[in-house]
Amino acid sequence: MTRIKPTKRTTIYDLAHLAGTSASAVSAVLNGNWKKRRISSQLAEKITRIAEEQGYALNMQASLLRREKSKIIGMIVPKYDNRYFGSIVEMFEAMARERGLFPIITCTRRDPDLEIEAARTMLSYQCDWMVATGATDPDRITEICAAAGVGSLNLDLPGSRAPSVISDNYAGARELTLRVLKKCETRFGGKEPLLFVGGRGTDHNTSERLRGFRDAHEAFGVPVDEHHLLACGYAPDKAAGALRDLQARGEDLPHGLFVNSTISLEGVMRWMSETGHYGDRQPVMGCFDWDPFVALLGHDIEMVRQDVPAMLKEVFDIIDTGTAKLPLVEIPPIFIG
Amino acid sequence: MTRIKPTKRTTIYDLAHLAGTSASAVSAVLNGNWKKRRISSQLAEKITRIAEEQGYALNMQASLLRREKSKIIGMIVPKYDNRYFGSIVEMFEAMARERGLFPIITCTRRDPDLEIEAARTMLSYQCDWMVATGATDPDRITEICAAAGVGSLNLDLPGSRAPSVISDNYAGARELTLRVLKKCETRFGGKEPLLFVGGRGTDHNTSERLRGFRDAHEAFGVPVDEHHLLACGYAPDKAAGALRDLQARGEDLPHGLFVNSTISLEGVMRWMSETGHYGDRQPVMGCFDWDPFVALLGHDIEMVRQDVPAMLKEVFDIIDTGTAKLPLVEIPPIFIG
DNA sequence: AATTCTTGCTTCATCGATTGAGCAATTGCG
DNA sequence: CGCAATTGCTCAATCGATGAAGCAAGAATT
Repeated sequence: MTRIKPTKRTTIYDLAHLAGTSASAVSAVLNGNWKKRRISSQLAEKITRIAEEQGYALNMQASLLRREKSKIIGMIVPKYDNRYFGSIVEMFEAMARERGLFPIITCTRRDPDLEIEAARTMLSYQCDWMVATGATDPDRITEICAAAGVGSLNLDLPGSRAPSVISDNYAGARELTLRVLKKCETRFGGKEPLLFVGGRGTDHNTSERLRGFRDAHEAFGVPVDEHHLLACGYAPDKAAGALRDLQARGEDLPHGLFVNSTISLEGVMRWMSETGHYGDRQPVMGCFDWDPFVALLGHDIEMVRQDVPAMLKEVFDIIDTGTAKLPLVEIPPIFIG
Repeated sequence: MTRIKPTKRTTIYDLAHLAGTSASAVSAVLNGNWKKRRISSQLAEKITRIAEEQGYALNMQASLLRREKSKIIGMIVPKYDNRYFGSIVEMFEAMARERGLFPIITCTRRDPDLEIEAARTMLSYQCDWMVATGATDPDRITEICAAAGVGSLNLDLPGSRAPSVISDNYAGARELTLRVLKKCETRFGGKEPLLFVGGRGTDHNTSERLRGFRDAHEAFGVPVDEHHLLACGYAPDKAAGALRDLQARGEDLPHGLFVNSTISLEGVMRWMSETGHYGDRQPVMGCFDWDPFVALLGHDIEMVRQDVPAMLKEVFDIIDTGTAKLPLVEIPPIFIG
């Protein structure tokens, strides 16, 4: 049960009081034209320090002025280059608008600094709520929002300080792995461990999927090959590079692949077509993510489609009621193929 | 040479003056709680009428108050379900941020009413610039923006009242058509016209691509089959439906297809795999758009990738300088395959 | 006829940041 | 020493929308 406490935002007057100076001096210092207005750097430093201590954020719209709620809802999203985030954003916008909220979305390209900067910018626009999607450091964002009295939520990747809505990565990956293992056995005869490609070892989703991957192997009665767990990042180039390295080390490539996202799959497919490694005998693949064209590839690819409508329903349930029943909601993904 | 004139926005005081009443009455009427504040419907109607005449837009942030420039730049985009618009949005955001602008993006799902509503909302947030991407009625948006003294720009689909940056649809489609025609001749022997699927006959891009399609056929010395021009809309279902209808009418399907977007291609591919129509003998296809997985499909697909970086460079050149050298900039797309 | 209630407005203070005007204290100059 | 120039601030008005408080005129009630 998480409740959002409406704390009062720090103002230039508060800061002026704390610094024993005037609001205009604070203003001049904080918006950077203190030199032009001939404020001493002593005072400037003092004000800057106090502002930082207080977690001050510039109130961009003195207007939303007299409206206690801005009805602005911010979302941070890593990329627009895949169907998963695309549908999250599109549906998020529609659901926000349905509720009379104004969605502001920022694409942070998996850049941690940009995530923080974007969060601060949105707060200075007085957003009432913040949804951090696939954030690299969700807790940092939660912290910044909490300091401004703004509720926040994590989507896709969980945090520990705000309610989180994510896919059931463990169960999804376990089932996907099992399916690919079985298909592999049928196709090629004999039990053989899969290759895991893509994602970051440090992120929750990848580690949960790896856990499901391992448990599926154990249930299937075949040991995981530790050299074949390539959590090399999501980008196509990284996935292709990891495979290239593996090949350069003279490792045998297995007949079955677990690919951690369509983005990584893009790299895997490119590598395959460039090196012609698998030749005509395509590997059996499982992809933790969905794309309509991947479904049509002439390859054997099982897909797990994350249930975006169900995830966003949970997100807006929390926002609508202002409370989260559970700190972490895990939504079962959908199997395709 | 288009120059943006900074007109003063109409306020509730202007309206109060015009209506011979007070600003608070105007405010009450315009934000809908005039019944609660017991304003006569006579006055309410008068004020409403005058507000409409004056093209009044609510100033959502009285704050951006005292700053003549909000540094907010709005973008309207139809969908997030393909790489083209995805990369437009991602790059637009990055380029805006580079310039110290705050991008606000709204996805209007090709809904004309939502486009207008989104434009109005962005104006009430005091945006300085508006980019209408793939808008169904760009001129309407230009008009609304002009009334508020805000500069606007069209991207992807052109308008007649604001500078437009689009792909060279005619040249791209002509070349793509020629390539597919030739490939078809090589593959199947004999000259044969192609089938055109997807897009809306009413939009500029589709009609220009159709023009290129026709001219390519003429240059190739083969007549276009008028029953095989299916500008049925972009959505996958519409493309699939158009093919189903064609088949139901007992028409022969040609060996070559011109597909007007990856979105339509999704429907074409689905229809092909569901009906198994072409069987093993896949048609030769050309797609006016690009997707990494389409490139990997086991099919013969030529693609035309629209040059997003070049298009956005033009867009920001206009925004940076405040002037457009030409009313219409056509960017040559890139051939792949 | 006196009082209360209702109707239909207007007045005014307010939200938080910005900036022109103003002023005391110090320094410079003849 | 006296006056001007400079330095380093503070004061206070302002942007546009909102809504509580207030007020005059008429209707209803006693």
